Amino acid sequence: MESSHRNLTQQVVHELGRKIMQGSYKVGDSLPSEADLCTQFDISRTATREAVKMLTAKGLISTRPRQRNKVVDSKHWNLFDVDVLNWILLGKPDLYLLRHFLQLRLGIEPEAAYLAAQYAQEDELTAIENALARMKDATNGQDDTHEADIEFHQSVLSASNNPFFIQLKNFITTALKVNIRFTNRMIPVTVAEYQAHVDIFELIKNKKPQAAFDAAMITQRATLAIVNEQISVLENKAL
Amino acid sequence: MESSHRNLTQQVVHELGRKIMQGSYKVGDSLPSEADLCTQFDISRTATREAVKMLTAKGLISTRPRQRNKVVDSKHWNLFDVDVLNWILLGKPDLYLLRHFLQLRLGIEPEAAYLAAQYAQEDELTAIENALARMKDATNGQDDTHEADIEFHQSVLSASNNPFFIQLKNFITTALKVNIRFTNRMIPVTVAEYQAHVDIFELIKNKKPQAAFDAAMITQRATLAIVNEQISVLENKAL
DNA sequence: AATAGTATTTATAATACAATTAAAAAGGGT
DNA sequence: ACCCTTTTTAATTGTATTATAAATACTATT
Repeated sequence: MESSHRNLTQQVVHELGRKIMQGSYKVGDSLPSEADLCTQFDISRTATREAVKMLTAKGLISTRPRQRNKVVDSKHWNLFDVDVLNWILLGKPDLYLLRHFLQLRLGIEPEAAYLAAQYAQEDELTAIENALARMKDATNGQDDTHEADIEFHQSVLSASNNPFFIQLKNFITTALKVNIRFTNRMIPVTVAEYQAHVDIFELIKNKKPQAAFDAAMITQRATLAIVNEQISVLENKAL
Repeated sequence: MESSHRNLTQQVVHELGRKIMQGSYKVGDSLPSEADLCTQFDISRTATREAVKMLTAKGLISTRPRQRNKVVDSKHWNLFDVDVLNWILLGKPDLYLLRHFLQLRLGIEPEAAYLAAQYAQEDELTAIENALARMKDATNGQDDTHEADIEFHQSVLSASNNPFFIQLKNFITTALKVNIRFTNRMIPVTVAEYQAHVDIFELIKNKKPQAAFDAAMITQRATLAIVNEQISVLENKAL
């Protein structure tokens, strides 16, 4: 897609990062030697090494003299890095991956709603409300459904006033995009879905942390249950 | 501490990373130019630039020609990176930071217990049990209290069988270490604390997800409540 | 089986030039 | 003189090239 506006190092980082996350280079595999990468990409050793260092910093590879640069075990990958998340998104979606995303969303989002109900400032509430307005428009086809949805969830995280939750906006955004890949309906948000979001907002606004938590939790458990069901159907069919 | 066994680039990364996280270089500040860094650390431009690229990859700085390399807004920092977490730990602890850590633990750990109760394999249960044994020894002063505690929480995350939760082991470990800084009692784990952990383990082992979730949640809300109390005492005193 | 030598690959250094762009200087109209 | 625009300059990062050092897997020798 848009790669030529980035510098050489960045381009190589993205190309190699993508290949690692997609499994073209598997865990334990060696990357081409730096010399080979130079010729493959037709760049200098400097640019190559800088790319290698960036991938090292993101936990994807390890380097030692004489041993080739290797893809390290996935438990070391910085899965919450924005680039890494985008590379995940470039791969083929997978019900198990979707489940993993949903499982963590289940941990994060209800608690974020709880915190938002405790700590949200006026402008942060407004931001959530704006996202809701966009969602409402989307039910009439006047705005982009998914973008509005993403904006809603992001604004709740922001309202938590906790830097760790805020950092997880990348994660949640990616999770929602993976979700879209599956449901991939281009139809507007249903009124019921919209209403569920409104309810959570009202509870946040009225400073009811536990109720906001519960409301978010119930929705998410329901979504996860559907995915679990799909997976077990799939697994039974495989027998 | 142990820096000389690392290569030059790594040393510079850690030195600069530490300074950024501790606020010696503040958000928006410029770092010394690459030329200056070379002379300061007495290293070549190559090593300097590789360090700069690694910090860029971790979301701490941004680079553009002619503009100095700058510390970017903290919302871009990869707070879940193991290095970044360690640099946080090098700073002076702060009740608000402790609260932020606890707030996210509250999101993660009960759900991890839920998942562990659903998906834990035999060996993963054994790992949790081993950690509990170490904690029991610790109550008698025969093992290290904190290490055993950390091992317990890590093993539950591992048992979730979810790569995102597993990746968060770094985060939880750091959170526990920050906690220790505050309570910093060198005394053994109390029997009550030990028992709370045993209870969670039993519920995981007996595959009671919701009960395990609730047990973990109750403990954590109690801990958070104590910190919130300390903070409000502090804030009232400040008036 | 231990040792020493060899070859491969990454680590570091030094230097040069290109590209970007902030800031200074120059110009030109009023 | 002053303000606005344009041009020039200079600082800094981006990229390339070449060379050497260090680490270590592999091979050959004993």
